[in-house]
Amino acid sequence: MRMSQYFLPTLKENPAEAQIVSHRLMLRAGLVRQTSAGIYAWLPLGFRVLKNIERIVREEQNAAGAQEVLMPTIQSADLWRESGRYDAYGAEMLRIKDRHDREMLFGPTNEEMITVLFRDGVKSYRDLPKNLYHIQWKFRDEVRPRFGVMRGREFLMKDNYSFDIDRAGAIRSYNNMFVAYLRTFARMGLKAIPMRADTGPIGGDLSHEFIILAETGESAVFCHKGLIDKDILGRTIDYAADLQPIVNEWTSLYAATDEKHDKDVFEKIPESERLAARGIEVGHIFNFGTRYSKPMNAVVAGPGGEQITVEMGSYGIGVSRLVGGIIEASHDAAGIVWPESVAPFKVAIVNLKPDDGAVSGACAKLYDTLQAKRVEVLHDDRDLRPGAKFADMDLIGIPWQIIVGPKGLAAGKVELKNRRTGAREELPIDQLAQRFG
RNA sequence: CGGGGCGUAGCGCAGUCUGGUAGCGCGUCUGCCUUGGGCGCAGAAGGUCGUCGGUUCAAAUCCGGCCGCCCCGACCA
Repeated sequence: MRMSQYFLPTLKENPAEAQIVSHRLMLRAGLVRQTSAGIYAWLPLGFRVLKNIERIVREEQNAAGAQEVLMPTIQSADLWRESGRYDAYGAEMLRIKDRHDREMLFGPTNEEMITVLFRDGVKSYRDLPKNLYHIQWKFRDEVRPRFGVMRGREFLMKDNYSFDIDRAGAIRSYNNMFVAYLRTFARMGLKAIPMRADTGPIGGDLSHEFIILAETGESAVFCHKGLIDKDILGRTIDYAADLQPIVNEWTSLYAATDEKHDKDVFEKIPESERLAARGIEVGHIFNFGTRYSKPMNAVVAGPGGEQITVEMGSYGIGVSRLVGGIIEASHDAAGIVWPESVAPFKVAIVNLKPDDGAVSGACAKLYDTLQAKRVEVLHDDRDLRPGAKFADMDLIGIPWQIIVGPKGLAAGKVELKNRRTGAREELPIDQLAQRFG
């Protein structure tokens, strides 16, 4: 993409409404614009990040055996009366009426709808287990939206639902998602720590929140430092095998949010191994047994023809929240520092002198070469002073900056700068393309 | 939902107390200059002062209603 043609409205000053760093940077870097309290429009740069996060989530869900569907945002109130949640859910649910005065709602979650889809489509234990997910916009009419996309009213969430014949199967499904979540967040460059959690209004008895550490996190968290350095990506995962040992490995060390915190247990950890910090919840997994299948009659025929109520679990990842969460975890004084896996572009070419034919020619050639290699590249071909370009480029956080100026070019060289470390190296221009793609 | 605050140009703000020509910085546009970290000079555009009503010769300013947004707390992917 050529920056001179890109819709990328960056801001020099902090908008007054934004208090936390991720919100400020998302507005300043032209990722989003607020349209109402807790509701945001995604601009091209932000949308690319959102899609990258979505892609990683999707790849890991598919690898773990979940199947993607897409359910609507608008649901019928009757569906929720069946589970008994229509009245219970309260003011957080946005209720609307259609032209025929039918009661509808903008879905805050999809347990009811998926249970109906499952119930109508699966009749035998032979068809289990099933795990269905979708990535869809949700609306929860929060009393007080804040922190930009981290606590919006409209948000993009991956939610999925597992159906098993018995509790042992349900726990296998739970463990699969537990490991898939570890991988998903690790691939985004995040240290997400699973913490034992309350199940809240969704119900059930087994639940973990996945929390990333950040100073601006909403909840206080306490854990064993050993969890920070655990690595999941270096391992080969076989989702058909029993993943309980891996789950145990992560859950054997102490980790709790303040609501589940046990001070006595925590203080038995050697002081040098204790970590008390703040965190942002980016995922939450639940096993809730027959909480929905029972009232909604989601049953299958067992081997002896008997009717068995299925065991369910649900699993959520806040996709839009992650954009803010990643920024909270990865920024510096100059702006955002995107991990490569979610960066809107992998490489940026900074043309320091657009009206110099040699410089512009070299930039254009480099751009074409990288494009041909399918490297996502942003070319700053704008007619601006170098300082303004450097400032913008650092602000939007592209991982690699290729800086092309007349002095270096005279010697056949360009500069490659790493956004995260600030490290620069001079390279012959014809060797550059092979560094990428 | 309890408490607090704010709405004036695209962004950040002053002006409101004490009614009388709507202002500053940044950004934008034009020209010149400059070109390795938001450079300089000159000129220009851009605002029914959130909205509705009231008081007044006169309202951004005083009074009332409404709407919107933000912060702290309780609640939440």
